[in-house]
Amino acid sequence: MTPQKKNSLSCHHCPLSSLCLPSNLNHNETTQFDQLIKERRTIERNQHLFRINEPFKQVYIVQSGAVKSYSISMEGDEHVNAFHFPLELIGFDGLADETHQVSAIALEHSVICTLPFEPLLSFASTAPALQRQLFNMISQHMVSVFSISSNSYAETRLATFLLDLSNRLKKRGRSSSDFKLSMSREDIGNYLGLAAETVSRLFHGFEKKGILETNRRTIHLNDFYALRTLSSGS
Amino acid sequence: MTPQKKNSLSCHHCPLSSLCLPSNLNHNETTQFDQLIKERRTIERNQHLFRINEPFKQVYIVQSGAVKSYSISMEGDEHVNAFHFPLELIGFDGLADETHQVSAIALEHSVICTLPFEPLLSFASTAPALQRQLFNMISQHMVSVFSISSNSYAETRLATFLLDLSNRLKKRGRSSSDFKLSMSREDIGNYLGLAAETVSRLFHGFEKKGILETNRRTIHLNDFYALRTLSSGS
DNA sequence: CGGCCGATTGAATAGGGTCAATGTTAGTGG
DNA sequence: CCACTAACATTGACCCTATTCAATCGGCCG
Repeated sequence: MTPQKKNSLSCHHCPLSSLCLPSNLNHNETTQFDQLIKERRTIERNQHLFRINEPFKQVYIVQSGAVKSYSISMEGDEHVNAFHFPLELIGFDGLADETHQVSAIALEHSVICTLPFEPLLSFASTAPALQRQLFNMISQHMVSVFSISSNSYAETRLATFLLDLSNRLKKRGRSSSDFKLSMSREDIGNYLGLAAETVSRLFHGFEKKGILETNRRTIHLNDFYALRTLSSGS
Repeated sequence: MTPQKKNSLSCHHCPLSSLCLPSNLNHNETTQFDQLIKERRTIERNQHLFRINEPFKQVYIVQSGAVKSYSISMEGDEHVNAFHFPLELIGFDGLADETHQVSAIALEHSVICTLPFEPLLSFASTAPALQRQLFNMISQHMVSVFSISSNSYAETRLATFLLDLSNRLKKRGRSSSDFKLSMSREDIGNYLGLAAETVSRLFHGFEKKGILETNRRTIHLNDFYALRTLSSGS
């Protein structure tokens, strides 16, 4: 076991591997894939995984924790592009012109698998299942991007956001109704194109309607039906 | 020359091929790639390329013309996801679960190259330059998605939109300052998250400031500096 | 030439933003 | 272990931007 891997799991032992990039690889291929992984490192809250303008060399997969990716406008204000949870691929933004277009920062203590990109592509050429899975994950991401921005009302956006979060966590074997928000109201608002105060007021409103209960970062979803109704009420 | 290709150009003769998927392929590979193309068909305004929920089998590249992709919410209203111009890849939305997540419709008479997906992937495995280019194009697309939604003011959004359009057309050898909008005000507004009336008013406002001239679908951009200033004023 | 769809323009309204004050809590250090 | 503090969250009041509804205009197509 190499030193940098001592704190984490090889793909063979990772409970999430069946849903991850190597999901459709056989045992041998998975071993090969595992050897592609340069490191599995832990990063703490507020530490960067990479920063905008840095050269693009590798992609990352969240094994545990949560990461936010954001860009900075010319006026210097931040725009949150995405939140990333376990199984999700980060860093593809840098591919197009070899330079990262966004920064990625940990929202909490996280474990991140690092995949050098060139070797990954080479290996993907020899393992169709991996190539396919790569495209799948990217496609999935693309589709999800649209779901939020298409909603016009603040209520609708927050409901969509909460359902999306809930689904993603559920898919990863976590509770779909009770979870801890790893990001601030500010981050949520920024991501949804709303003021943090609006997010706060919306949580309050949802709570009054009995749709959910929340206390700071903890949240419990009561009424999925109501959330879905709100979410679809574009 | 097969019948369905008689109206259009093979990659070898296509003036855009140096910027297209096969850009980094050698002559032989390009020939192989060209044979992957199932058809190059013309579609007319308001004809669909594919519809939401149809099985995903192939991807498309616009050779000429313009295409809009959109989804329909549960309430039945349309949301415009993207406009596609020559060189742009359409259809990846369907990859994740084998079914198209959006519909694609021609905004004007267009020529579309059709690439069956499985053969494309197989070929990509043997031609690293193509595999790479595929990822590049997807990555590029992903990055561009964020630029609009991050702008909060209507003025900013429209300015960003116009500059994006201008850049994309320029890259394809067309004028960056004079062009014909292939989409309605309604479509623009929908795409930007604005009412059509707001788009109309904004055009009027820009015109009064001397930034551009417009008459219905034709547009002339005068003052790129002003547009860039507006665009960055998030 | 007429009809119809898209574009424009105006007036009133509402949804969400901004600014400012106040609560609350996790984390720090003594 | 407890008190302190800074960062985050909440709440209120006011304002502004963009929406909605409605009317009119203009061109393109048949």
